[in-house]
Order: sequence, then C-alpha cells, then structure tokens
Amino acid sequence: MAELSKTYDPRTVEPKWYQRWTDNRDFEANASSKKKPFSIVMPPPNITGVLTLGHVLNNSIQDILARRARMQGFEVLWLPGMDHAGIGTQTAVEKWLRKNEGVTRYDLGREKFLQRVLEWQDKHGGIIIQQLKRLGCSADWSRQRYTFDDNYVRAVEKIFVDLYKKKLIYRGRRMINWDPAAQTALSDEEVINKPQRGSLYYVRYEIVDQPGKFLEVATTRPETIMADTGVAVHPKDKRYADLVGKEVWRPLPREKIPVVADEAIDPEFGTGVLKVTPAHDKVDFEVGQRHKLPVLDVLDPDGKINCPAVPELNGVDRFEARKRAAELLQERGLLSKTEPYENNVGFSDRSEVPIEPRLSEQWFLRYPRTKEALAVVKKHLIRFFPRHWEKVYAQWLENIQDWCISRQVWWGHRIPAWYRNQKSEDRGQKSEIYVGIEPPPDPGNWRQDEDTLDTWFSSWLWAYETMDLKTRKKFYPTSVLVTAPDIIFFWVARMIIAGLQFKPGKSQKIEDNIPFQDVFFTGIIRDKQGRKMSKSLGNSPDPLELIDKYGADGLRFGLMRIAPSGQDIRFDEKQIEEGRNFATKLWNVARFRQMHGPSSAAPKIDKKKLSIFAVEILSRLDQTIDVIDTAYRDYQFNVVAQALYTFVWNDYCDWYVEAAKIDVFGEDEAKKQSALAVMDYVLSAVLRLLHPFMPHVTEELWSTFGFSGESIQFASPPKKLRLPYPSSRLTAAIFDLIRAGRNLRAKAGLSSSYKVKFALRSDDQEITAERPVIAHLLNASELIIDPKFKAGPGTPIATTSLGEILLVVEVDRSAERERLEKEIAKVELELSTVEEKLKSKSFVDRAPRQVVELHRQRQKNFAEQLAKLKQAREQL
RNA sequence: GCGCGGUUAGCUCAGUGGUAGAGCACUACCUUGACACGGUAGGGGUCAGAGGUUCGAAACCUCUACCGCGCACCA
Repeated sequence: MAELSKTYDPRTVEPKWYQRWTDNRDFEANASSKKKPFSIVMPPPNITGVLTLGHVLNNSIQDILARRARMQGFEVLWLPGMDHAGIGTQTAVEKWLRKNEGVTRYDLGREKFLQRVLEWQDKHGGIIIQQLKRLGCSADWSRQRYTFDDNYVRAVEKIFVDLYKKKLIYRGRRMINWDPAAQTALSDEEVINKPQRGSLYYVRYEIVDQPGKFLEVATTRPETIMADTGVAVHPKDKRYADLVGKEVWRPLPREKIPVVADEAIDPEFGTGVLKVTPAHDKVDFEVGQRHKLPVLDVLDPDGKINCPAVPELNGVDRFEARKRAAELLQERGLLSKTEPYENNVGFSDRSEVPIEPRLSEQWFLRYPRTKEALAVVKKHLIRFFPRHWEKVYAQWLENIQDWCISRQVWWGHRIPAWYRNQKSEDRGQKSEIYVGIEPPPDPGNWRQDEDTLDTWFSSWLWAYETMDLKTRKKFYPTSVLVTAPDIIFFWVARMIIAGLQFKPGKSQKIEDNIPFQDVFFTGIIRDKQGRKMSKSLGNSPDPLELIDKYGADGLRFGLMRIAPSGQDIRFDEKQIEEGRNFATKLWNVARFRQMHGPSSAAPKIDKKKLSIFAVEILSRLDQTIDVIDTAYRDYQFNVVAQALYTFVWNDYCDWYVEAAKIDVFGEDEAKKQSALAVMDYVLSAVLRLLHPFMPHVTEELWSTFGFSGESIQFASPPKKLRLPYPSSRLTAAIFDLIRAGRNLRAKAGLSSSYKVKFALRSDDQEITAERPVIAHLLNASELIIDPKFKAGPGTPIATTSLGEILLVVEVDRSAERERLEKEIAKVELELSTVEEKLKSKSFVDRAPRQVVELHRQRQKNFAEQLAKLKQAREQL
C-alpha cells in the first residue's frame, strides 16, 4: 500500500486517473452487452463553445448518473458530441476574420468562406471536449458525434424531403422575424422581448377632402411611414366613423392612402388610429390583407431605409432614420407631440439587436404530432423533473405556430431544394421546385436554394440519429435527458415531436419512440447579485481556473451541494472551496486509517465485537444509504451531496473516529482490529457512494486501500447492513453528555487544551464501561463516575439524561451562579411551553398519541433538570 | 394581462402539519499523536405581510407586496 501524501493534490491525481480510464476504455458502451441499458445523450455544446459553469453543472449531473448506473451494473452509454450552431459559429468566424484579416464573408464568397469555417473549426473548435475531460466526464468519446457528420447531414436532408412530401414542410411568403445584423430569418423562439424606452410620436395625416383638417396617428416607428398604405380605426369608434372610406395624405412621401375600419384596432390606444404598414408589422400585415392594402417595403435586409422618394432618409440606418423622420415631420408641422413611451421590442437571441418583422419567402414546418407530444408528458410516459415544467411545455404546444426553418446563413445544412426557370432574383417569384436528397437529374438547369436549415432542425434528431441501428436497439429510448430549462422549446419539445413522428425505436409503440423517459431540468447558475452569467457582464468564472484551484472533484461536489433541483443557483466561489475542503477531509481521514496498518480488501465486520459507537456509525451509514437512494430517485443531487457531507464529516470524522481512537491507540488488540475493520467498512462504502460525485479522489483512495482489484467505477454501491441497532439512544445521550461537559469547560473560560477533571453522577454500568472514551472526548485528566459525588461550592454543573456532569475545578462562585440562573431560566421557559401545551385539552385529545407522549416525556425531563439545577444553585 | 417559481440567521440555501436547521461569515478557546482546506464551544430568526383552516402552520388555503422567469400584448 502506497503511503498517502500529507495533502491531496488533485493536479497530479486527476489527470492520472482520467488517462487510465480512457486507456482502459472504461467509458465505452457495448451494444452487445447483456446488461440492462442506461443511456444519456449529451446536449451537444456548440463547436465554438468554451466550458461555462452551466456546462459544468449539466455535465457533472450526467456524469453522476452515468457513473452511478455503471456501478449498479447497467451497460451505460453516455453519448457526447457537438453542434455546428449555424448562426453562432458563422458569427464567431466572421468576427475572427474581420479582426485578423479584415475581410467579411462577402469578400470571400460562399465557397471560400465555408472553407475558412472548416479550417477555423479544425484549429479552434471543440476545445470544450478537452475541457469536459478535465472535469472527469465519463462519456463514450469513441462515439463522439457532430451535427455535421456525413451520416447526420444525410439524415437531416432525408427528413426534410420526407416532411416535404408529407406536405408538413412548405415554402411560403409570410411575416417572419428578421435579424438585420445576422441578416437571416429567425424562429419565434429566437426572439426575446425586452421593454425599451422610446417615444410615441403623434403624426398628423391631412384629410384629403377636408384640407386643413388632420387625422392624428400615434406611432413608435415614424421611420416606417413611407410604407404606410392605409390608416385604420375601430368600426365602432364614433370619432372617426365619418372618415372611414375616405382618404388621407400620407406625410412621407405625400400620397393618398385610404382610411379603413378594422376590429383589431384598440380605440383606447393613442388616438385610436393605427397607421397600417403591412410590410413591417405582423398585425398591420393582417389588417392590410383584410382590406387589400398594398405591401410596400422600405427597409433593406441590413436595416437601412430604402426609399428614394424621401432622399433625407434613403440609405439611413433604421434608428437614425427614426430621429430624422421625426425632425422632418416637425419641420413640416406634421408632428403634434412626442411622449416618452416604454414598449416591448423583440430582440434577436443571437445578435442582440431588435428584429424586424418582414414579409419574406421562407420554408416552414407545420408541427406534426403535437397532441401526442402533449399526451406523453401529461400521462407521464415522459416524466419531467421538476414537475412544473410540464405546464410550460403544455402552454407552448397548445399555442404552437409553424416553425420557420430556413436561415439565410451559409454555415449549416443546405436546404435540399432546387429551382428552375426562376425568372427574377426576387425570392417571391414562383418557379418549379425540386426537393430531394440527390440533386435533380439535370443539374444544369436547376439552382439549389441558397439557404440553410435552422440548427435546431438538425438537433431535434440528436436523441437517435447519433446512434447506429444496433446501438439504437439497445439504448433507445434514452433513460434521461439532462438540460437547462431555457431550451425546453428549442430542443426538448422538438425532440419529443421528432421521436413520435419518425419512430426510430424498435417497434411502432409510443413507449419505444419517445426520445427519453425522464427529463431533468437543471437550475440556471447566476452570480451573487442574481444576474445571469454572461460574457458581456464578465461575471462568469472560468471553470478551468476553478479546477486548477480546487480540483475537478472539489468543483463538482461544491457545485452539486448548492444545486437544489430546479432552483436557480447563486454561485459563490466559497462553495467550491468547501468542495475542495471536503476532498481534503476525506483524504485525511483515510490517511488516519492508513497509519494504523493495511486494510483488508473486502472489509468484514464481526457483529459481536462492535463498540456501541461502531454500531452507531454503521446504523447512520444505513440511514445515509436510504436517504441517498430516495434522493436519486427524485434527482435531488444536493440532498445526496449533503447527506454524504454530513455523514463523512460529522458522523464519521467528528464522532466515530474520535471515539474509536481509544480503541485504535489502546492495548486491546481485538478492540483495535474491530475499530479498524469498521473504518475500512465505512471508508469502502463512503468511497463508493461518493464516487459519482468525486470520481478521481475516490478512485485514488480505493486503489491505495486496495479494496478490490478492480476500478471503483464498477464496484457495486454498498448495501445496508441492517444490524439491530439497540444502542442508538445511548450513544446519542453520551454525545449530549460530552457536549454538556465541553460547554462547562468553555463557559468556565478554561483553555480547551488544558486537561481537567470531570465527574459524572451516575451508576449506570453501560456508561461506566465507556469511561475511557468519554474521558478522551472531554479531554479530561480524570473522569469520576459516582452517583454520590460531592462537589465543592462553585463547581460548574450541567444536567443531562445520563446524570449531572460536573467540572471539578473551583471557579468564581458568582460567575457560576450567573450561568446557573441563565440555565434555569432557559429550562423554565421550555418547561412552561410544554406544560402550556399539555394543559390544552384539545391538544391532548386530538394530537397523535406519540406526539402527546413526546411532550409528556419532555415535561418530565425538564422538570427533573430544573429540580437539579435549583438544587445546585442552593448548594452554591 | 395570463402562467410558473421564489421571499427562512449577515450571506448561500435545506426544511410536505408536532422542540426552527446546515455551511460560510462572526465571537472565544485550541498549532492535542488524520486534517488550520482543521478542532471545540458560542452568539445570531415576528420563517415577506395580512387573513383563514387546524388542538397545533415556516409548511395547507385566500389575498397583498416585492424579486426572477416564461407566454401574450406591444400603434
């Protein structure tokens, strides 16, 4: 057995074991295995991604589940991979090119740009995989997948074609969310509403047949006036009833537009008149459709005004144009007032710029299987943890809109559609369409769609397209998905729909085709002020630095202990420090055991020779195993971590090991061996229970102790011993007694290193038998056990259920009196509270018998204590 | 506007009807033969507020306030 160093050094231990595990191919899943399957697919991080605390949390949880399952004898597949992240990666590479070479993607052109992305990907991409390895993740790296693998690309194209043939995918000219920065369409889910402070402009539209009279319109977007093709009022609005059907002059550029009546107008808002801009607003578009108003587009894709008729604004950026339009109107006397106004503006999730509603020809998916998707969750065929996400999920599915799946970015899966006889460059022109995996037979006359697919249109197949048929047969549906809740619509819901639609399972049954049985939603990690971690705020600590400082095990354990299921987590580095401290504590208590000779490979304990303290710790171990089992069932990782922390630190280190030192350092060889065997037993159990959380340090200790020839990764979790536990009450009482004695010492102002004499008024044989242990834990020079012990005046005294404990040393009498008075007051208060309760007839009659009994017992104890304390006071 | 979370010690959080808890921080003592990344003892709470149910409420119900999130609206 190698000797343990004085402190645990994760920096050498952790990489050593990770290397060995991968060399042994311990993480590789065997699809031919006869063991029961347990599988997780890793939410694929972006290829451009670097490890964040969110990843650490997410992947630690997955690793815990995978490692626990492996120990429980499951054949485990934890399938890792990466996502090409269309817009994200394109943006990142463009930024890099601009910075390093001063070129844009347009300078390079599509082909060259894509080549550069591939080069960039090979050079800078996938760092996160290495980082996950440093965290200790036991994923099967031999099966690492990428959404751009050839097979995967093929699969994405195939389902596009399939859905097109089923008329679930269609091409149409509709209002979409346009991101002027990334210059692409977005799905509704990629738009985030934020309240923005702006102005409400009141603009005067002159009535055509009543010159000099004006209709006032309130708008937040005067820069779109040029695209107005009408104004609308509510049909029942009496103020404007006579104007409906007439015309007004649009101020910029001056032109006649009709006044229409439409139910969608809120008469309460502004002046009750809406300027109708069908090209730049969803509601306006619908109003325009109902009244056959023309659609006039005055915005270029990059967000600049395109309106030569108003040269002052033409070519100006939309926000600048807003100001200038207001000024222009002001100059012409057409702006009656401006009010400060706050409204919600949709922002692009990616580029963080306001999106533009825009009429555009795009590809859409009509979601299939939404009712089934709702049902599988409602009927708990798929279980959500925590449960309340079911409601959010249902709300989304019940109000689902078609999904805009085409993106005007170059980096992504190219849409397998070709066009022929396209007359004009306008995307709106109808032409012959060919959709297929293979290019059309006569490629010369066809032109492939320039667009790519939404990244999530590939990710939604992740749960099964990452597996070959054999693997799928063994491991699909997966056991559990671990994910942050912010992608519940983007990913979780869509994967469920994909599973139900494409039926990749081994049969047609629904239960074979759901992508996962459980979904565990993690919390979101925030900083101490409760803000989300973000690059721009710079409040996101680098996990790699944390690993360097505290070790991967410390980071994992610290984080898991503060990550209550489903609650957001306020990050505090102190918690990680505690994780590290815990690893050190474990290390040192193992060292202590190791200093007293070799351990047995398969520790056995002789039940007849156990000390009462051994029985106590073994019983608490059983309880801990129970708590852990229950907590795992509900994915309450913080409960598991906390239970282990308390057991190791408080129960084992503070009480058992301290109590056992008498035997370990004593003369009685049998007692010594028994104590050491208990330590071996507990350590062996604790290491296995902790291994999923702290894989490296537990493996290191496991191998040092030689508990088995094998890696701890495949050792079974400890079973309960189920000893009869008769002495629990006694040990608890002894611990109370010791605390009371230590308290007397501290209150007397005596140094804790100074050995003092204690006396215990008792004649209990069981207590007498434990005299050496009690004396040791009290750091007593001597412990007298004598029911009739007579103390001199001023001897500090405390009452316990085992008898009065006295600190045999003369102290200042008045100080002791004062202490006693306080003690008496405290007990009196407790006594009166209990008595009050017992006086209540309704309590005695209605409360469960055990509860009443408990109160009676307490009343008795307090009364006895009080009597003894008062007696002690008399003797002073 | 609708929905979902949350509000417990200075901080971070546990606590599903029966004596209010943990860790950190704080105070005092201790470098005692695993560990100062440690040990011992201690101080610190109208459980956001109001009402209700109950013998008994931090917990269950109703309302209010505040914080966070999602959806809708957003001229």
